[in-house]
Amino acid sequence: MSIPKNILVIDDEIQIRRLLKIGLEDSGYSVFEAEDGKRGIQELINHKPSIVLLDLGLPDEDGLIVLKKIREFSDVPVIILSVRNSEKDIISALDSGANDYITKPFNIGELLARIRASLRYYQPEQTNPVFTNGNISVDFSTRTVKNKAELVKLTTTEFSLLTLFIRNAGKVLTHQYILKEVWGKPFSDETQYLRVYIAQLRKKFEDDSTKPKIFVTESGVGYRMTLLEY
Amino acid sequence: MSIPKNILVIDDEIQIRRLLKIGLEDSGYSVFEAEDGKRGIQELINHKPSIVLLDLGLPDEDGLIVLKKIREFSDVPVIILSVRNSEKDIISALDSGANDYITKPFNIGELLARIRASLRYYQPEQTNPVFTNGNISVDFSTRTVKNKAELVKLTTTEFSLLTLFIRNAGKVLTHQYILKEVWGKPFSDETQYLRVYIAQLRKKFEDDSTKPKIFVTESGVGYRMTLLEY
DNA sequence: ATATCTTTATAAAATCTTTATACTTTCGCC
DNA sequence: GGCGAAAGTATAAAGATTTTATAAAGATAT
Repeated sequence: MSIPKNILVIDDEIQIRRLLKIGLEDSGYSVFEAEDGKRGIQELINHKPSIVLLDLGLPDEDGLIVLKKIREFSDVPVIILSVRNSEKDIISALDSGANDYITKPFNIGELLARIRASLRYYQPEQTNPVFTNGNISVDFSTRTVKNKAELVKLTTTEFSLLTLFIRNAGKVLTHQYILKEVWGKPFSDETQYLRVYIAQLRKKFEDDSTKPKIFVTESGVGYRMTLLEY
Repeated sequence: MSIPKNILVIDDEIQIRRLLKIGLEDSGYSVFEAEDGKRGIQELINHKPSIVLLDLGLPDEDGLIVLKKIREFSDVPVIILSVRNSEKDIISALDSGANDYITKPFNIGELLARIRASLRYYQPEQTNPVFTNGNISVDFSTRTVKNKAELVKLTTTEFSLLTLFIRNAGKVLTHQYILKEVWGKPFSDETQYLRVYIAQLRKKFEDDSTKPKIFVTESGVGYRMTLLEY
């Protein structure tokens, strides 16, 4: 459910970057760093982070300028980290497009909470992850499976097996590979499991499960889900 | 500014409300006021403000509770205004759904800038006080629930569980997710709580609770509230 | 004092694994 | 090509395990 979040830290002080890297990585984020504005924007383009932590006092150009440049092409949440604590600085940063403003020194716990708040609120609307092949469609946002508009009930194992097939429709998947993906490495030789579950998928999706057209056997190799017409 | 923005202030101190009203109206906002949590939620439903300023120290119930109640049906931006300035208070407010947190006393200019920052990404989407799915309807203005026009009495836990389901009707919600949302993160593994409460909801809403049609079990994963016909 | 929440116990259901057996494909050999 | 053995596959169903449902007792809170 949780996609790994990337954070870009733009700050010239190595100590601050180190502190942030440790704290953020402890909380499960991946951290990219930049020590000036120019490189910051470069990193933003390269890594498309989920959020940016930006210092105002940068060696090459003022953080506000960097912020405005960012806002010319990106709506990524930006939290300002700065020693400047005057009302004027805070207001102009927020009005230049910052989402939040925290003055140094800051509590790492509060920073993390503000990051969570920003991520929660500014999440880009994600396209509905629906995989379709012929009459079969898998909707990952609702974790539901349909066959000709009819909801099909699947067990967890059946679901992850179908998922694997539909994401690799048209390709031959070897027994070993399927078993490793669905059951885990230690089960790579339990080919019989796979036969049982293939039979179940066929029962649920094939018109005539004695003549499978969707989940095709590749004898001695594995199985293939046919690429179906729409 | 094209559309006039409404702001709801929930604070028991008349001086603060007066100060805010003047400052906000000077900047072109319309201001609604509420002096306790109950009225605050009422006003939120009545006036559908663009943003809410919420004090934590309210006479009738803690601001955090009010915030959680708001988040049960609305994504309106909420900025906390509070004298409580401990890291712990700030973190728990932000993690309960607040968008920002400002400690009193505050600079009106900074507050206005933070309001602008919060409003910038807010897509005005109306907060409907009544959620409906099939015969079941939840009215947040009165916190009452009806099944086929008949009032159903629910405990607070049952209410927020039902709320979560009705807001996500059709989706499979995992045990962990439900527990985190309703009971809080530390309870993510208390799956048995959930079973007990699902049984209670079924007893209150299903025609035949031995054959649940509304709150469906997805074994090994979680539960799903069926999208019902009207 | 009562309603609600948490915990425990146990039965029932669903799912996964294993077994048994029949069927199909592959391939060497004539 | 046709035959037969070996290897590979399909499926039902039994057995084992995991997950779920529910009542009810104990604890806590209002």
